[in-house]
Amino acid sequence: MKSLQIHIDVSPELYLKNPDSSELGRKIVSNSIEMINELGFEAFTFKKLGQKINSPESSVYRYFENKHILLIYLLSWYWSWLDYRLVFATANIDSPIEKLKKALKVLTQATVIDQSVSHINEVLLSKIVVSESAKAYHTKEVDNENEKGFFKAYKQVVQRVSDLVLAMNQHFEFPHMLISTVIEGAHQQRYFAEHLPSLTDVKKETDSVTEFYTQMVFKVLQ
Amino acid sequence: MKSLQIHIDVSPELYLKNPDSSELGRKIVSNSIEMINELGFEAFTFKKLGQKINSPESSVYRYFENKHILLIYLLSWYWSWLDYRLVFATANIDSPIEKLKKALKVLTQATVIDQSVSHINEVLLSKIVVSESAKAYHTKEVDNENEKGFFKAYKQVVQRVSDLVLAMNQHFEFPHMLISTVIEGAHQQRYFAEHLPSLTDVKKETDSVTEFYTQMVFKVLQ
DNA sequence: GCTAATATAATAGTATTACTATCAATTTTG
DNA sequence: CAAAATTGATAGTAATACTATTATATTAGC
Repeated sequence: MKSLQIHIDVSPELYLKNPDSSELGRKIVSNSIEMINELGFEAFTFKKLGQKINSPESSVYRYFENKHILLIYLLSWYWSWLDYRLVFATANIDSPIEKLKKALKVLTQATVIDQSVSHINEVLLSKIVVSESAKAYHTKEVDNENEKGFFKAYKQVVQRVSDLVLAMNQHFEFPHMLISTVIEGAHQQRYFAEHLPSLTDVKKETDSVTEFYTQMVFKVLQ
Repeated sequence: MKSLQIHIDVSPELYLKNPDSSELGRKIVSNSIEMINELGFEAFTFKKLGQKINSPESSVYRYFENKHILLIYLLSWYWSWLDYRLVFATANIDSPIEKLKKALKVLTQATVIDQSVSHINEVLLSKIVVSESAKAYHTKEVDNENEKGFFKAYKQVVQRVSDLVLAMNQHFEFPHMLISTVIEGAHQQRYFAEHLPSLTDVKKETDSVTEFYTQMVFKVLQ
């Protein structure tokens, strides 16, 4: 039995040469995920990455314009992957309530299982999403980059789940606000639980994050 | 009639020399607020700041270890100021519901009025809080810096409002989670409204942010 | 009003970062 | 097998994030 091979595409605006098209490209992507986790985005450089993969930094520059755009590439990959998981998780479910519940689970649960779709370590990538996402769009170039479609994948996820919200309650005025609050909130709470615990009430070994946000959404939609 | 002169203190761990103690220190703080707004935190440097205020960058370094700590100083100032406003806004109100409502208003409303407490432009500072906050704690040094008390002021605000939540509903399990979700969410939504509008439903000229989060909190606490 | 202490200015210097450029060696493809 | 494309090796540049040093002001105590 062959396992289902899904393939995640990222907008071509985000790379100079598709990293998925060569061994070097895939090494750049997978090793950058590891390095950003180890060093944090600030201390991560193309030079250090080059040393790790035994390639000159100039080779890395042939794939990505700079590390900022590489970060957006990684985040886009993540959101496309999540979007795929959302479609899959909500397929063949009729009840809008159940559909939304499933979707919220996908959005708010920690990524633990490494069902590794490819050369990408989704668990490590999820940690990058939690710790570094905000840096991708809190820049002076957001508007520009937004026009170029850099944040399409993320917006699509928000749109998909907002539609589920509207399917449950057509008259609800703030579906995007609700869902972006949930997504960002869930990440935030996991980060706080680890580093600034007095800002949250997450208990270890329970899934209070999913519990809290699921309750929240359904109470708001009542 | 003399206007009430309040004074905001920031933890001494955040500066080498108190910028409030000299003309140069105050110039550093007020001009850094302007510059971070103009250039964004990434492009802001002590050298450029020095040029703006006609002082060498080495003089700036005598006040702040680096620009990262200066950012945390500014954010701490903001949260202490907000904490003061919270106390003021909720004073002499008996009803826990009304107290919480007022607090949520202070937390979620845009800072428009420049009731300038000192040399600090609170409107510009609020914009920094919205755009740059996440960069202050999404670093590899969070745990270290948290131990040193760098985030005390923010935690105090969350604690204060969480207590109001508990005053309304003693049995609610997630007060900190709820309030940190509201604070971060409100900032996020204002940022999205300006730069990534498809992630929100904020309508210009209305205060949907305050409306949404106030409704959310009260529904969750029902 | 003078001296000593302190703060600031002026200037220089260093390692690292974030690139860009060039050319040779290797691999791929038609 | 030749041409094209990709990668490696190496060098170089401007800017950043500091640190250090010494001279000049300013202030504070006596």
